[in-house]
Amino acid sequence: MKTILVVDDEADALELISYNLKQAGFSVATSMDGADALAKARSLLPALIILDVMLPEMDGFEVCKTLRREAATEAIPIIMLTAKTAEMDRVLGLELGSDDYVTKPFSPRELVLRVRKLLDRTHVAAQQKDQLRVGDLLIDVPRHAVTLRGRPLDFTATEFKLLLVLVQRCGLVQSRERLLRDVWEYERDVDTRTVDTHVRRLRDKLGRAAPFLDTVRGVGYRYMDE
Amino acid sequence: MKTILVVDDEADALELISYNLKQAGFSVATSMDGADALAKARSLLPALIILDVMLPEMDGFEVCKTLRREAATEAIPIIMLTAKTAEMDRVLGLELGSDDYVTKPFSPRELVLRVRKLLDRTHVAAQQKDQLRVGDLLIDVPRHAVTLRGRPLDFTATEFKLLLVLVQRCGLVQSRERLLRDVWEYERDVDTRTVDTHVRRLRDKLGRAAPFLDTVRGVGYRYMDE
DNA sequence: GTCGATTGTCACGAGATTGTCACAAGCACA
DNA sequence: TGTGCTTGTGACAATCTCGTGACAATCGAC
Repeated sequence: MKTILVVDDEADALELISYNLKQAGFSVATSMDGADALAKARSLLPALIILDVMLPEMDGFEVCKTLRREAATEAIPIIMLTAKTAEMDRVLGLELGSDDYVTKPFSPRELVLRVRKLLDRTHVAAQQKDQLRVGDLLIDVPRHAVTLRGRPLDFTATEFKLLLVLVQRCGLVQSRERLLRDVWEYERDVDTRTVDTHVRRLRDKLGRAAPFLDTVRGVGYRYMDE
Repeated sequence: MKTILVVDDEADALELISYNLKQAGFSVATSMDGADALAKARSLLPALIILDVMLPEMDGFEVCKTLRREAATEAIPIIMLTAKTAEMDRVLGLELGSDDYVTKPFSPRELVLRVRKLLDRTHVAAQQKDQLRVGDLLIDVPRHAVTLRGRPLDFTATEFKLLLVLVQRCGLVQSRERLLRDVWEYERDVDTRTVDTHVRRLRDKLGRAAPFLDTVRGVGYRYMDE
């Protein structure tokens, strides 16, 4: 059974969420402050974490960032709970990398739906196909090979990873920060402009498929399928 | 059942509104002065508050501001009732943060419609959809793409954000201050007239859908869905 | 070690985006 | 009808963003 870690400093919110998750068949662990939440996340390795932004001492943002930096917990989906609309962008944004958010007040039933959806999605992502095809481009993941209309293309390790991430989330705009997280995996601090350089190298090598890799000004990059 | 708190010092207005809300299936609480309204808001935590501007002693503006400052009541949508057009901008303004307004005299049926809309809206806002559709307009947030009758439209980052906010709160008037807060966020001081310019740019690009983005003189802008 | 490939960073410049302004047009109200 | 205030419009300069080429650091094979 999947365990979900719920972190909130308000006892009744904790109660409400736990109750509903248990009703929905999940196993639930709870925590009321950031430091404890971190410890529990590391030891339990839950399938998902629901994390309130407002926490005493170490706030939700901190916890999220920390979890994202550690290999063991990096892939655990996080849903942030936030009261203010103005915080939403920060929550989903760049440096943080939470996977979803819910603004308080929320309906418990809706929260459960979100949890299910997020677990489904990461599950699908986990069972990754060996081969990806987008337009004329074919990526063979285990072979680490890319062909364009049957012609083999040669990519370096980083280039391959970047292309893979872009193609996997084909059509969706990926911010530089997100790409850094997924491709570079937080190797020290890498400049966001580095992404640009690698995109250029990808484009150079992609040749006729280069136009499909487009830049969304002020937002990020995206691989288009048409 | 959802409870709505109605605050007005005129007995017959109170009567009229209550009757119509009850007919529409809501549970109604009433209050005739500011201090009492505050107390009831805090204890009942209603789903929505309808608040007359003119109240003995503590006026509607005060009540609204106070409620917005408290965590428990901060998220409760407020509809302000106001007699004078001149007051409208204050009502929707920054420091106040009411969510909608209705000018007296009003048709009770229209008020009920607004109530429904606002309640729907906050519910919809909570479930953060990936795609928004209003009339012929479709906004796909993760793809950062907008289409009008299937035709793709090209928006810059700021334009996209502005359109998104307007469409998310579709039907509700957004003051320039509110738009500045939600779209421009923390960025230094931006002139309120800047909003006008961006609205114009939106209209230019929206083409056939431009008429839906209307201006409410003295108050702000609004995206209409019909 | 040497050599070449890979990688991250930087500076520069073209071009897009953005905020502001001045003025025209429009509306509300006397 | 005129006055004052609000909004639309076009233009423009400042700023920001991104593509590009160059380069030094690092890595890995030999």
